[in-house]
Amino acid sequence: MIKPAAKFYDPIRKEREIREWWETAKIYEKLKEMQKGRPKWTFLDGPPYASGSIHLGTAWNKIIKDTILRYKTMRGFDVTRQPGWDCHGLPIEVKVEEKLQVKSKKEIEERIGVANFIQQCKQWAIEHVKIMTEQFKELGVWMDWDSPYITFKNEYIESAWWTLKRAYEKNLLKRDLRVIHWCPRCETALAEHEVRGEYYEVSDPSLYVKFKVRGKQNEYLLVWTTTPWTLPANVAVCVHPEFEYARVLVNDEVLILARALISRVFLELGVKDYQVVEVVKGKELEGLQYEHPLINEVPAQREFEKHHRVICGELVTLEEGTGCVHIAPGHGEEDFEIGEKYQLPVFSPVGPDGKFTGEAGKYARLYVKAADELIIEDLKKKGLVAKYGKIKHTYPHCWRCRTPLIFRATEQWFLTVKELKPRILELNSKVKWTPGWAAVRYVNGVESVGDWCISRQRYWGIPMPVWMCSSCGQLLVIGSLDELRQMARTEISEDIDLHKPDVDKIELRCPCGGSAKRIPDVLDVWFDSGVASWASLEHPKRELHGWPFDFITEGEDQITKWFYSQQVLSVVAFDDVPYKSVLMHGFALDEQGRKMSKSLGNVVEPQEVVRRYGADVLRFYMLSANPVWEDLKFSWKGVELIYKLLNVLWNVHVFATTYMSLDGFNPAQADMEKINQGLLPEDRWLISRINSLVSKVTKEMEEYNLHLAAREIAEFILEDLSRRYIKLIRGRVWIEKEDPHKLAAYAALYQSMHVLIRLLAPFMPHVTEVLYCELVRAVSPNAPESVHMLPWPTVDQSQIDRKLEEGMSIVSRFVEAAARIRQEAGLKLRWPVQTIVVRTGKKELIRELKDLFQSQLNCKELVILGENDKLPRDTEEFRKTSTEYGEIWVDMRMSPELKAEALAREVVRRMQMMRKEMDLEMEERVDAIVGVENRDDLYMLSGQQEYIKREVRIRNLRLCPIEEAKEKGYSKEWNIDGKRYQLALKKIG
RNA sequence: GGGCCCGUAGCUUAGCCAGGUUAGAGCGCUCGGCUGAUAACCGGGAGGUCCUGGGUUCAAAUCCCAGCGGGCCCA
Repeated sequence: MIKPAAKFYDPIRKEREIREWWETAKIYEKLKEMQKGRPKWTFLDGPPYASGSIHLGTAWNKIIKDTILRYKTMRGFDVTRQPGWDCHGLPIEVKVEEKLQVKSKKEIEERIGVANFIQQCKQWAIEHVKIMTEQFKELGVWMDWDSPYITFKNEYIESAWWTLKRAYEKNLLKRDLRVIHWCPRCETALAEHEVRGEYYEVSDPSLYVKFKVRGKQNEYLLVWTTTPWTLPANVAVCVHPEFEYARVLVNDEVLILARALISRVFLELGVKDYQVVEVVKGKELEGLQYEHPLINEVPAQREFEKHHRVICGELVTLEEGTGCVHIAPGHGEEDFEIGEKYQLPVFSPVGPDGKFTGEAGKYARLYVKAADELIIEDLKKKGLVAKYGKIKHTYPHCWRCRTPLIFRATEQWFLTVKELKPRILELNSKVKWTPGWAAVRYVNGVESVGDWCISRQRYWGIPMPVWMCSSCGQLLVIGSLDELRQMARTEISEDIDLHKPDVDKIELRCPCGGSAKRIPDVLDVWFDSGVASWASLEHPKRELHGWPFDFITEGEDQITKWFYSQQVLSVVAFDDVPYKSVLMHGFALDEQGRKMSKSLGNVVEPQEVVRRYGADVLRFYMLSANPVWEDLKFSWKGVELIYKLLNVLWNVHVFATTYMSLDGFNPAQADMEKINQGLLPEDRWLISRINSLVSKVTKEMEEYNLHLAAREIAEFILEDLSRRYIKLIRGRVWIEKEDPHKLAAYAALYQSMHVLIRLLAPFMPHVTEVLYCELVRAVSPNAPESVHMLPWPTVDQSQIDRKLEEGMSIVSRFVEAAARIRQEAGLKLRWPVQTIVVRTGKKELIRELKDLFQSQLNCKELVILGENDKLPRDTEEFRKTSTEYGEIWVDMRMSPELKAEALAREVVRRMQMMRKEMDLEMEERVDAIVGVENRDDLYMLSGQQEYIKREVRIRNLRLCPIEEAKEKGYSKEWNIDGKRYQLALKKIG
């Protein structure tokens, strides 16, 4: 049986109860069981980094996923829901270093021990995966939390090894000397995608240095740099071959710089008097030799003296500097590239720790940034500094420890992506991107990308499965643990952990008879996540079922990160793409559209929202606020609005269950024939609306327009159900008898609610479960246990009546217009009026709605005219207004009969308030006295006694002058239109 | 510097792709009303350089170009 619902909904408590019930009753497990045998729909979870706690963006990400997965499940698919965790890499290493108070790699190796360090990292990851899992569960996210894929497991590592071996076999793995970003604190190389978005504003030196031209008395190349510490590694100066360069006489010196930059540079240098002596093309300067400004301090430079000259390159711009660019191939990407062209030496006298090596002469052992001042001093002493100041500019930083990065020339391992590019782009056409322009961004990203540096000189990562023979130099790339066992010189224990330092101890047998040692590097973590689509399936050990995946969705920053790394490695491993469709989502920003950051103090924790309003509200808010692919500007007001929506939904539920239980309505045993006969136009309208809603919501879900689907549902709840339908049937359900129309209203309401909770279930999984339990399970114990086991509702086209829907809109428009007239005239809606006339071109559409139209207008007579019909006579005292559907006239005259009815309504309304205050049961009867001050009013009310008794559920009613209304039960004096009334109610028995 | 997206009332936004009513809502403000599901709700009012400037057109929030501001990505 349906029971009256709790008066108020407590989302926090209820949601917890529901989640506990899901666990104890094993609802999720049962659902998975039910799915077996259905068509597969495979989803791959982008593994969040096991950083410790989820933020709003992570929450949004999982909410989007969960909603789509729930929807697809209801659509009848066997959906895969394995979550993933990205566990390797620097962020965790940095956290563990903090915990152990480690400052350098040396300390890890000597004081802590690599084995211990790795163990701590693993422990850290395990703990934080656990914490984050709980946080995701609190959002109502259903995934296989007990069997996630985790990047540090042996099986996962083996998949990565296998992939790297494929790259090697395809000749895509190269070892090369290159200049790359290097973190001097973490002492490791960084890939270009790790530097993306990590440019921050810093203050650096702005130094103008004079490079003395060899063989000239007083001629100098004017060079600008923000990194004086790279000057010891300078080997050339570059000019643009096509730009014009000027020899400018300043005091007794001749300076060479780009002609276009003269005024800007001299303003900076504070030079006012100068004379342009000569103008030449950059090309003509090529080969001009100079004296290295630090030749004495850095004796190693003597070896490169023949290179100390002007070279030409397109990299020179007129945006900044002097047009003469100092080139240090060991410390700049572009410098390195042009250095290759001119066969310049790659001089990089800087160690992994960011300190100068012995090759840097005088500066040896100094940290590079710390050497800046000393270098400038030395230059000043020689009179080579034209100007030294500071400049604010953006400079790349380490994405974990925020140390400014340096460029360093080192030997690293690369995947030669450049060669794969055409194929990557070609295969990308198989992927369906939502929105379409995300694909444009992807293609742009791939086109501009270089080779992928995959080696890292760290500890907590997948060890590169590359061994090198110390005798013949042969590389042995291992693709699995079994292979490793076969090749190893010694026995490998059963429970080996495929991390450093254990794998480093294993030596392999080279075919030459020699012994091979592993190269010490680990893999870039983006390699880890890049193999997720098959590593999560433990391929190649197991078969690839459901690959490529049907669907993935992640934030826009992943376009050149996870989407990119996956597609690259998938082309390497399978010459295919790993998924069929991608939905890109935006970023969670603050209300002003700024990034949430601790320093701005504008961070909103998802837990905070959940604690205040519940997970359903957070979910619905995030899904309805905007399209998934746009950035979400988080607004507390927006959240509160959804909380109100939830409240209205609950109130509808309270209304439904209250009356249905009063009348013992049982939808499972209802007489359908009787119900169909009792259906009124508004009932058919509601059923038409809910079917239209199913159709619209389904269409939007299929296109990932989650926001439009959510908004349609919200509008139905607020407009159609709460504002309109319940208002219309209120009178019907108040009737105290078996009434076919009442039954029909229950049936229509029940049917709509049943459909509504299914549409809403993917968005608000908790409250819909409560509604389902109290509304459906209460009467049909054999129905599926959980709302999430139900199929998605289907549209019954035969129940959609567009003309009826339009007719109702017209009626509403006119009712609103009438209310406007009444308000202007001071006629309360509670007071009936005699006649209302409506003239419209849509007469046909509202003909069958006349009864409900009239009752909403609260008039005795309703005249509906066609467009060309004439107005009846006697409408001089009517007031008129217009709507988009036609005009409406309201009779302003109040007859004594109407006044009596109006008065009766005023009395009834006050007595209803008193009933409420007395906390009476809804159907409970009372005795009542109405004491009236005014004789005329007393007379008028005497004709309304039956109406009053019916509406207030009165057994005995006594009307009398106010002085005779002796206190009886609950009594209260009222003022109605300036006259005193004494109203008294008394409980019976 | 380049690519992509966003910019509409104090706030959150619909409309823009396929140009054509008086730019439509909600929140907030304000005045009035309704209420035995409602902690709700309804009606009136105030509040808009549709980011700016050009262009196309009979007609531009909508299409095109340039710029400004914000976001993401790249350099």
